[in-house]
Amino acid sequence: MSPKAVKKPRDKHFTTILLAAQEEFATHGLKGARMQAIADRADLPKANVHYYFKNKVSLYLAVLDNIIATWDDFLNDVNVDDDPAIALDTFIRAKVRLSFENPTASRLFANEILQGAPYLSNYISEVLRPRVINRTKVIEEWMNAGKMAATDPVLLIFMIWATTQHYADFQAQVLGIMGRKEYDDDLINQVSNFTSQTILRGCGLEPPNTNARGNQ
Amino acid sequence: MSPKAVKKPRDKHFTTILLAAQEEFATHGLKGARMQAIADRADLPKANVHYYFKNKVSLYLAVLDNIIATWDDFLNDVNVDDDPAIALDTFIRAKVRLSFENPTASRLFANEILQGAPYLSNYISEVLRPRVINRTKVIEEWMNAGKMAATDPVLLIFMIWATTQHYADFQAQVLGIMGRKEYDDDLINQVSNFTSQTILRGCGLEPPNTNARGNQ
DNA sequence: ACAAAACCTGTCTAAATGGTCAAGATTTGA
DNA sequence: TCAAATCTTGACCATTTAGACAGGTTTTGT
Repeated sequence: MSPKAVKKPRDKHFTTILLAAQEEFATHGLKGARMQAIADRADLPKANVHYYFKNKVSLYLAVLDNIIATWDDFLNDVNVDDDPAIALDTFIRAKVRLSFENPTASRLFANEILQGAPYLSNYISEVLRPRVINRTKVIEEWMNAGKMAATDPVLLIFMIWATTQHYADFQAQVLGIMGRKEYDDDLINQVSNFTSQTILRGCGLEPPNTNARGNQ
Repeated sequence: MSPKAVKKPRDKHFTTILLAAQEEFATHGLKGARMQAIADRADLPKANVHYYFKNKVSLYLAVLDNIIATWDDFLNDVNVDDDPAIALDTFIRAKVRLSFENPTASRLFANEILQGAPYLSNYISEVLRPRVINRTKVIEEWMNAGKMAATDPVLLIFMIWATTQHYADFQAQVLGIMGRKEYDDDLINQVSNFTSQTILRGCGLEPPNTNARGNQ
């Protein structure tokens, strides 16, 4: 994967195109995306895009690769000895921040899943599934140790994903309903606090820092 | 809106096309959808699709109209005298059921919002926003009456939307991670129970029926 | 029964779109 | 310095795609 990236790091255009493609694919999906539109976003002639990427699908795959490589799951280095309230709170806040600050990646991913994950079904079952199962065990150990109420750990993870990514994927709706023009830091904190508090309480946990401002 | 639907209710093809278009638009978005693919799904010649709908955009709008007309918001006829736990529980269960049983509509909507809601921005600000504000007031009255803990009602509604629609929009991911082939009734109940319980507890409410099987 | 209206569809067209190519510009290494 | 390698791009092509249309069939009202 990542066709030419290996060869020469000197080509800045490679990254530019990848970024432009990410935006175009995020808003229009694979079929809806136009190579010309990607070229326009990158401010390059279309033929130049084709010099770096053989065709639309390979560019799409390169973008997916690039996004996935960026995602190390924040919940990953958590173990039984950690405090579940702090671990989940940290995870939720990181996810909310990501949604607000880098919504395109989330949207592209959403678009791909929406279409039935034709190019990610393997990644989901081979990478994501084992990882979730793994995290599930930690949560179960927390529950067995009486550190939190008994619930379904998988559905809990889905809930965290759903609520946090919602602010990236449905930004247009959130802004429209709130009567706002754009996101700001206040909203990040408000959403972080609400989401963390509600979900933690929902699991019988006491939220760590109830007050405002949650960096990290 | 709904170009020819007014004239004659006799044309069953109209509905067939609408349904076929809904599926195609739900998976590929407006730009990604192909008129030929819609015709194929409807098992009709493409020219026949064009007989009923002037062009792609008008068909897309008709589909959106059709979906929106179907959605009466379940939380709509709820007032201060109702028990918030029962009202929210009922709402959540209805939403989960809708996600499992009619995912296409949810996906089409998601696709439109993902693209920045170009054809729904007006609906969001003129219809959805007032409705949310209206429901917000009821929730606030519940909080003032000490019937539930104080939280942000708008974010609460977002959370319910996000968690329930997740099972429609991200079906491919949910199935992949759970290692399943398809949804079944057990999962509907499991998700309904988990979602209702977690969110209600998150708002300081006691979930009404904790045990399994929650129809309606 | 029959004309008008509504409906159906094979065929066609103009535009959009993904992708190629060859010729030129620039960079690189020796 | 200069040739090979890499990069850039305008022009071009083949295919796909949205949509038009004319001539046919069926339905409808009287």
